[in-house]
Amino acid sequence: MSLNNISILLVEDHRQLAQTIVEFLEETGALVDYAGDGNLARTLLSEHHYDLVLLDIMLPGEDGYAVCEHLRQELALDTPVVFLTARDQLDDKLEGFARGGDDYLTKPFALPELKARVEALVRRDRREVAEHVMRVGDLEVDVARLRATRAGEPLKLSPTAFRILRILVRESPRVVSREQLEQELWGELVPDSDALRSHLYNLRKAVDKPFASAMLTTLPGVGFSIQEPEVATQSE
Amino acid sequence: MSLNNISILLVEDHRQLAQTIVEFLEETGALVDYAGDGNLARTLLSEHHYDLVLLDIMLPGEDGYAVCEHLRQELALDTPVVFLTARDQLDDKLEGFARGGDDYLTKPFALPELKARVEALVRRDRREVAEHVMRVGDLEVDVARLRATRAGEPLKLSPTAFRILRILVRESPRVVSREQLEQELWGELVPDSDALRSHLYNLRKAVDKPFASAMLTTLPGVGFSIQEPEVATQSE
DNA sequence: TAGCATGTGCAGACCACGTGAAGGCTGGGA
DNA sequence: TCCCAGCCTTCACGTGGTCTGCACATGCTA
Repeated sequence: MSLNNISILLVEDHRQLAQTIVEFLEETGALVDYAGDGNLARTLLSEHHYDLVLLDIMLPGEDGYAVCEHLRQELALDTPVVFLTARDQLDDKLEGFARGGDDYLTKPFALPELKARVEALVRRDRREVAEHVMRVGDLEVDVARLRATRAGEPLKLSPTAFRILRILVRESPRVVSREQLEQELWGELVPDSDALRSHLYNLRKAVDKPFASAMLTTLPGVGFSIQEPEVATQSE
Repeated sequence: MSLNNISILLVEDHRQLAQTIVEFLEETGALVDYAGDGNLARTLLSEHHYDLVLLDIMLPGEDGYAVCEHLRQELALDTPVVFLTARDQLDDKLEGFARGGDDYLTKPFALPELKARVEALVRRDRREVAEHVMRVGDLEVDVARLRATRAGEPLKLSPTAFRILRILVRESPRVVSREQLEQELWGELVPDSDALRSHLYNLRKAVDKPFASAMLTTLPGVGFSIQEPEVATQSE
């Protein structure tokens, strides 16, 4: 059940197989979107955040390779990509990796193996492999002990504030949209009125207020991010 | 040849196979250490840094699973681990991932596939998956941070202005038509009166006005493009 | 010169955000 | 069992920034 709240995009034109995979992944707690062709996949990828993409190669219209390349180049996303395909020739696999894929799974495959590979990629992407302390600048977040410090000073955070900080640090320096934050914090049960604002306000009071420089920045209409307070390095 | 200077630890008790793999990897530019059993592997892991570990499961003494677990827990290293083994049962694979492995390759395997999988893990570990900074001349657009600079100077852009700039830089030096821009910015909901002109005006104020040369050029009746300020290159 | 495409500038509406406080829930300790 | 302390949520208010729509200027083309 460690795929809880992981959002996955499945791109696969074979309805039957797609249905099977979706049901299996959702049982493990994942949130799965589904696209039957490359165009829909492109649209979804540009409009939503996914933690991982499962990509068939043979699709109506453009193929899976092209979708992956588009993802990497035009959209500039490093979302993990797993190719799922019946093609088992070595050259096909090499092509998949060359186009930016992270893994390549040959049909037919066992669903538990799919799950294991997805988990492996997600935990690596989230840096949850071995080290449980994440750092951004002088900010440290100890996921195991649920403690955070800045410049050595322990921060007093409520549970929710800590979870928000953890997400932001994990994604740093990427910008995280309000929707993505709400999704990960509450899943289906997003509070009516945006409590998120209050939590961010409190988080800011703890993380930024006592210090000289602010790390938590807002991009109005877009989202939030944690970044190293940078230095006015100009010239040289 | 993209494994240049990558340091790899191979743990494998079968001499012949080990030799083959080492030679192959070294040909691609990797620096390979070799251990024939779990104890030596432990020692090497604790004394040297590796970018990646190739791990046989059946070893004299403790098995590969145990080595991997030791690596993750006691040594607290998140070095990518690829299991190489003749065991092809599903449960074996699941065990490999459960113990902290990143990939699992069944013998016999093609050496180029090994190389591709190693490359995929290394580039992900180095976050070289997708480039987040796009450049045209002295103009830089950081898609992840949603920030842009020109000649090192940060540009103050509204969200919409940034989106326009991102599109133009992505397509550069191609010309983007007004219709294409509006389509990508607003989709179905294109504003009545052309707000695009105002946005381009503001974008120009930020990107070109403060600098000597203009990069954002208009082709009347056709569209807009971003190009390097060079140079009296005319002809053809 | 007429007509069109674009550049320039601005003001109002609107939205998202920061801020702060109050009420209700929960869990633990007395 | 009661009480208390956090914590989460909700609401209300003020504000700053953004987008849009418009008006007018400019310049190019036929």
